[in-house]
Amino acid sequence: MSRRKEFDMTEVLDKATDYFWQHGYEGTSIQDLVQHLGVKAQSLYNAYGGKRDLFLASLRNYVRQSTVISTLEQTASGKEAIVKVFRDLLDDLARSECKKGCFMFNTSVELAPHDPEIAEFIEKERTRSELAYYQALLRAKEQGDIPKRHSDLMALARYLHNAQGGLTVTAKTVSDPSVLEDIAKVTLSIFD
Amino acid sequence: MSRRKEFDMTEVLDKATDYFWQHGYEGTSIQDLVQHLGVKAQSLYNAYGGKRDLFLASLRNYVRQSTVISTLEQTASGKEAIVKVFRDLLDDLARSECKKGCFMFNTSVELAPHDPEIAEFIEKERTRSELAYYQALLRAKEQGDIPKRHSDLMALARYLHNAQGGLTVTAKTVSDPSVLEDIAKVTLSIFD
DNA sequence: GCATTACTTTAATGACTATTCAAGAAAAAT
DNA sequence: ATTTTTCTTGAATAGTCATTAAAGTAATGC
Repeated sequence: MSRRKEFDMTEVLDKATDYFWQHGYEGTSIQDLVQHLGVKAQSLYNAYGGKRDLFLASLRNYVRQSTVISTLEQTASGKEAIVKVFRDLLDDLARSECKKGCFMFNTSVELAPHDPEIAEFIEKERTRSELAYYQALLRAKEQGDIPKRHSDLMALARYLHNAQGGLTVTAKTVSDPSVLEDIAKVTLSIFD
Repeated sequence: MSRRKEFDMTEVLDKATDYFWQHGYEGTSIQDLVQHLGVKAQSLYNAYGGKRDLFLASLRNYVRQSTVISTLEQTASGKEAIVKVFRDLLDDLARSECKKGCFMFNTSVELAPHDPEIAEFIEKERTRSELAYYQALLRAKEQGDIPKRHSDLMALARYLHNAQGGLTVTAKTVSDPSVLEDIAKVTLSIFD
């Protein structure tokens, strides 16, 4: 039929995801992307539409690669699943020098209030995540790891998701890592 | 000496604070400010320096007007102080149609990772807030409202601040208000 | 080999950005 | 009343923004 692309679409999307994640939507210009992805502007427009389309594709790419839900689903012990999610999160936040936080929560702050489509996407992902927490909590209850004072597992799930998101935001300005450890410790004290 | 200003500096600063709070730094142009504050660009530059200076002044203006710390300090019962902070927060989030969240957390996400000066300012404010929580928790402990399983009050303070910030972010995409109520309820179950 | 088709490259577009220049206007000090 | 100082006004500047137009290039199907 015709000429083939000279660049790998998925590789470029990964790079775009990373750049948007780190700099946000307004903080990223097409020229920035051209420089960091090594692809000319016109190629981006041919391949993805416009800046907003590429951003949405990046968001979807991000959630597709996220490991929170799979971790919650795959670990047999419900309590251990949740503990592992928070432990992994703390490790990520400590390791990454560049305070990227969570792409989803970043976008909640930057775009959701003025972009209903993005707000809806984020809300859907949140409920998906809350459901995964809920099912891990169900398992934990069966396994005897939920104290009696907690009867509403869905509320617990929402609470865990909220704490997780808060951590990624708080991490952006925290210099002493023990702050994040304290938060995680108390958050998980629902199991005590 | 000379001519006097035709506009009220504090009134203009309040409007600027509100606009930056709602739209963020990059989402606010000088032209936007000129239109919404009713002050010409040159007057802004004369009075505040540049856009960044005005933004910093707005941030400081915001924390000066925040009621969280004073609520924590003024309520006699430590537990009731903390409960009231969260109740007020839920009321605010439910009332405000325009999902502004918390200016401080918004700025954490948008600017802190690439602006050390702003990151430092936010971190200072966070520790100030955590200290206020801590002192309320101290009172609560004396008043017998802290269960024995919680020994580290500073960790609890950090946890409460984190949950508070998370709520303001989560609120941006939440359509069902019971989500926020659930989160607050479980967050405050540390007292149960 | 040749036409077709899609990709790449370069340059241009027009709108918007923060900031400043220069001139006019008003209030206070003398 | 005049000078001085600061404010206001309107226009200009230089740069960046997302997007597209146009021309060149390479691979495929025939």
